[in-house]
Amino acid sequence: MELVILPEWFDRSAVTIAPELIGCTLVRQLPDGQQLRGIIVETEAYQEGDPACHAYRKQTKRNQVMFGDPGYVYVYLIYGMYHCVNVVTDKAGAPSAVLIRALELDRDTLVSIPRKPSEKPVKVAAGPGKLCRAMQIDLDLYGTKLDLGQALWLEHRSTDWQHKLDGGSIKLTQTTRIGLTQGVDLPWRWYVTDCHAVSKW
DNA sequence: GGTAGGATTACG
DNA sequence: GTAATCCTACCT
Repeated sequence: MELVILPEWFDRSAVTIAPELIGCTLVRQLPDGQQLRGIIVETEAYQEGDPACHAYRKQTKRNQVMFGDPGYVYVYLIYGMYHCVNVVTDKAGAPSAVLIRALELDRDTLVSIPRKPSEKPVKVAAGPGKLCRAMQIDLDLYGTKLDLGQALWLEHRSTDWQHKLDGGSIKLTQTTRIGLTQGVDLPWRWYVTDCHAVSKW
């Protein structure tokens, strides 16, 4: 299998893809060529018929990328100060996305990220806002294609990680989503069980 | 044209 | 508990 995840892989429902993205690697390539890498440990799915989905009502300038082809980046500003990054899923006309909520940062990436001395390294990318700050993701990446050589792309699970999942030493937990006022009962959040890098419990 | 509130986080 | 901070949706 190709290492880099191709756009066609995202042409499925968000609820199918969200748990499959756990264990995959998010790669951020900066303009200077430096790469920041982290393994996804927490995701949430948002799709049609879901009142919490930003595309639930109608197409707007903000959510329009969700209405388009899969495999593109949906970034939005929340609470005026934080960014959240999503992967657009499913075919054009079926607006949906997977929110990436937490990463286990690659060791080299970790040392390259500026942070307060008091801040525990593992908490740097725990939470969608902090994750975007650590990976330097902002609205400039809105509508970017997820592909090798772009600002952002995804890579499949390593065989080692997959074996750990198959063998039961890594487990996934499925539960309800966080921070919502609508659609609170939909169990569309997944994370690595007992992972210390997951945002909230 | 005005405004309430949000897929968050940090700090008291 | 609540401030920070801004874009969007949803009024009028």
